[in-house]
Amino acid sequence: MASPAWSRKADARARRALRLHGSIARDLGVAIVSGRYKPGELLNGEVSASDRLQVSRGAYREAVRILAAKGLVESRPKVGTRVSQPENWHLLDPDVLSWIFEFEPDRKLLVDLFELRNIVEPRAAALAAQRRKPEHLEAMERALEAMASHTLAVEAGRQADQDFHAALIHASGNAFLVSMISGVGAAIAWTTVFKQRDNPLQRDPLPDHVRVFEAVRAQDPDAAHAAMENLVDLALLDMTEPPNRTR
Amino acid sequence: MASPAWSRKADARARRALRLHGSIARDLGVAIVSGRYKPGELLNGEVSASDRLQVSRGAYREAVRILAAKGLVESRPKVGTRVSQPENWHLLDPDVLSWIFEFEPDRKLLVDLFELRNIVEPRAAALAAQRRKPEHLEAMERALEAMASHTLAVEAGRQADQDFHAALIHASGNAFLVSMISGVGAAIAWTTVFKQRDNPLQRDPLPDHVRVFEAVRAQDPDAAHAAMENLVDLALLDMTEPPNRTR
DNA sequence: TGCCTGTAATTACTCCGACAAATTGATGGT
DNA sequence: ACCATCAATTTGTCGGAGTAATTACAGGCA
Repeated sequence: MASPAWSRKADARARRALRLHGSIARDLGVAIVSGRYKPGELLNGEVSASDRLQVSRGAYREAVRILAAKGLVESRPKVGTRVSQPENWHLLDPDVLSWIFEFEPDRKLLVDLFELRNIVEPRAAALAAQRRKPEHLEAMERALEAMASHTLAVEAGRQADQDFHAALIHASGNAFLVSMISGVGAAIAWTTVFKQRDNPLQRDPLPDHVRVFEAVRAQDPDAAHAAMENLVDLALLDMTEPPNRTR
Repeated sequence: MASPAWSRKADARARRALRLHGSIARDLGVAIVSGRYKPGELLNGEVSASDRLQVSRGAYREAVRILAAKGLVESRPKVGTRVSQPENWHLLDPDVLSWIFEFEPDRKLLVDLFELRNIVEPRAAALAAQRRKPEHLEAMERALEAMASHTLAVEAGRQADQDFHAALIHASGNAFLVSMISGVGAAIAWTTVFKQRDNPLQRDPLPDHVRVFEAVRAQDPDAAHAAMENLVDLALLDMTEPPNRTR
C-alpha cells in the first residue's frame, strides 16, 4: 500500500498534471470503485470534506462534478452527495476503467472485459477486412514492425500493440467501436504491466497479430474474424494462467 | 410520471433539475456535438464566457469540468479550453449520446449505433441464454406483458421495450455490457420518438421479442443469438425505411 | 544563423467568504 | 389524525482576489 520510492516523483508529476481537482476526483474515484466508499453511502458535506482535504470548497465541488459526470456519485441539495449503484457507473469511461484496473485487478471484471473484447474485436476485424483503406494497412504494418523490434516487456512494445488494435478498429469505420476500444485497450495494457512483471509471457504474440493483418489485407472477413477471436482467446489465457507453474 | 408534452414549463423544470451548471454543460455539449463549436476551436475565456452567459465563473467552470470528464473539451492554463477531436469524445457516455441524438439524427452515427447493437446484443442474448436466472425471466416476461398492453407509440410502451432489453443484458451477467447498453437503449428510444411521429410503424415488434425470450428461457444460445440478430436487423430497417411511401 | 535561456504576459487554477435555493423533518394548527 | 407551515441543513451560486503554469518573445551565446 505504501508507494515505492520510484513512484513518488511520478505521483507528484501526475498530480500537477491533473490540477488538484483532477487528483481529488481520482482519489475519490479509486476509493469508490475499490469499495472503500460503498454504494448508497453518503459522502461528507462539502465543507467538512474540503476542510479535511485541505482544499477549497470550489476545488472539491469540481471534483464531485467530474465523478457525477462519470456516474459514480449523485448530489442533491439538502441530502448531500451519495455514491451511485454500480450499475449506474460508466464502466467504459477511460478514467473509470483506469481507476478500476490501476489498483484492483478484480478477477470477475477482468474476465468480463475480455468477454467484451471477445465479442467486439472479432466483428470489428471482420468489418475492417471489408472497409480497410490503404492508410489503415500502413498504420497496422508500422505497428507490427514496432511490435517485432520491441517486446511486450517494454513500454514501446505495449504501445505498438495498442496502436495495432487501434488502427484495426479505425479501419472498421464505426465511431462507437473506436470510442469504446481506445479506453479498453489502455486498461488491458495496464494489466499487462502486472502480468509481465509477475509471470513473463513465453509465447510470442506477434504471429497471431500477423494472421489478423493478413486476413484484413486479403479482405477476408471470415478469416479476420477467426484470427482475431483466436488472438483474444489466447490473450485471456496468457492473462489468467496460473502464476509461474514452471515445470 | 409521464411528461405531458414539450412545454416551456418542462424545460424550466429540467433546467432546475440540472442545476444551472448542468444546463450550461448540456447547452455547450450539444453545441459541440452538433458542430457549432468545431474540434480544435478555442472557447472563450472563463471571464468573457461566464459574463456572456450571465453566470458566475464557478458555475461555468463546473460545466467545463463535466464536458472535460466526457472527453469533449480539454483545458490547459495559458492556452485556454479547446474542443477535443471527435475520436476522443466518449460517445458511449449516456449524456453525450443523448446530446447527439436529441437534436441531430445524423444518419451515419445512427447506422453505426445499430451496427454496434447488432454486434453486441445477439452475443449478449446468447450469454443470457446460458446464464439467465429465474428473476431475469420474470423481469423479461413482465416487460413483454407491458409491451403487449401498450404500444411503441406511447412512452410506457417504449419504456417496456427498454426494460426488456435491459433485463436481457442483465441476464448476460457482464457488467460492461450492462453499462454500455443502458445508454444505447435510451438513445435508440429517443430516436424512436421521431420515427413514430414521422412514419408510424406498421409491423408489430412483439413477436420478435417473444422469440428471443423463448430461446433464452429454453437455454438455447444459438437460437437466442439468431432471434436477437433478426430483431435488431428488423429494427434498423424500421428506422431507416423511406418516410411514408404509402401505396 | 541557429540554438538556448530567461523573462513577461496570458490563461486557467485555487482560494475565500457570503448568500440563495431546495428539500427534509419537525412543529404547530385544524 | 392529518395537513400546512416553518426551520434547519446541505448543496448551489455568486463575486473578487491572488496563484501557478505555460506559451511566446526577446535577448544572449556559440
